[in-house]
Amino acid sequence: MTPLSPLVKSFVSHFGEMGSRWGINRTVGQIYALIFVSPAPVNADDIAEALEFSRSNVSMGLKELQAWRLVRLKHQTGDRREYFDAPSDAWEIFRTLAEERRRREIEPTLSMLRNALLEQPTTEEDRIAQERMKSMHDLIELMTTWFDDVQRMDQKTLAQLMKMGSKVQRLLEFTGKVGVIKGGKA
Amino acid sequence: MTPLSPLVKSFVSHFGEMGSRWGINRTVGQIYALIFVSPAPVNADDIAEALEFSRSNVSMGLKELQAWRLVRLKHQTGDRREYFDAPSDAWEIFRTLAEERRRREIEPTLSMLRNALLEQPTTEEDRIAQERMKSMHDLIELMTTWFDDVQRMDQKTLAQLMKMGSKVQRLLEFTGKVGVIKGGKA
DNA sequence: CCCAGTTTTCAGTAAGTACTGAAAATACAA
DNA sequence: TTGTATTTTCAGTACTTACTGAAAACTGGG
Repeated sequence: MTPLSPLVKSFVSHFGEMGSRWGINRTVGQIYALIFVSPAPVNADDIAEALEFSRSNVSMGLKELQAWRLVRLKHQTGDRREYFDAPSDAWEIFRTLAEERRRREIEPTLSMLRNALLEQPTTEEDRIAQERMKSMHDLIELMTTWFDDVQRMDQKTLAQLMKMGSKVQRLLEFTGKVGVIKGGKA
Repeated sequence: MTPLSPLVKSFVSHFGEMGSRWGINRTVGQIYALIFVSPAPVNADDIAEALEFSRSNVSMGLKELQAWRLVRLKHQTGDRREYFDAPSDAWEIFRTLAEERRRREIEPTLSMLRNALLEQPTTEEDRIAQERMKSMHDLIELMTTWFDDVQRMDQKTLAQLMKMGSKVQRLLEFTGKVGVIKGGKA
């Protein structure tokens, strides 16, 4: 692999920094960024060379990226090494990230909150604490349910909706008057 | 401050764990959780005692929470110590978090991407890299613009919209036919 | 089966972050 | 202003996480 161009270098190092602000570490962020901008699938040695990481560090990084389902394993015919690439569609990446974070962070939080809400509060303090946990629980649940719904929409509609932004409000007001679509959940 | 009830304890320690998966450290997560569920504003000594952290650690944690605008500084009349509380409205918290992450992570990323896109690519590799950066840039921009818009909507409309979920799609189709609302941006 | 190429694991170490106690700074009452 | 209560800072240390090289474990061809 030829040395990284300045363009790619700055992208890669930015993602390294960003990675460390999220749960993902710097190395993993850089590896991902490199795979993302590479025109063709790359193997572990390419990555180790380009980023000057040890081979084993790359191996661990790739393992983590696979656990996040952010990279795909490919095989080139006639080459035993493993090659990796990433979806180049940003929407798909976003969806994957959202799903994984949900599974790892949101669901455990919801389940902790649900447990907490089952307890009978014995003090006024606990009653108030539960009240706040309830509102947090409800918001998280509303948002995830909505996200599930929206994720099922086709991309075109989604883009249309997003571009519309707050003008949806007018649409809703109109709907309320005319009564086109009624009721809550499907 | 009385020792923490089991209910509060489990909430607090869960947020400690979660905090460390985000950029925020365990201590800061726990401090925030404690403030969030406390019925009245608490001071640094209360926190240090309840969580068994050193006073200086609490001081640093509070400083960080203030930098994130997640806690509010209050003064009790006749007491020189500083007391902190947190908004109990989960929406407000979410909005604050989103704004801060945006300022700290999204905006720098967008600006890095914009810079990268100004370069004239000299190789085919760079051309492709830029193409991918462009799609990432566009998605981030679409989402943040949308989020700005939505944030301006009143909470009732927002809740209505979210509960409606994917049924908005039908609404959009209908609108398309009837032609109620046209055009892109406001 | 064995061998060469490749990936993974893991103990040891390096690097980075968090935490503490003591000292300094600040804030206010008298 | 001085004294006291309170908060902040910071150097040192403890703890955690990341990274490496070497060895082990795979993998597929012959």
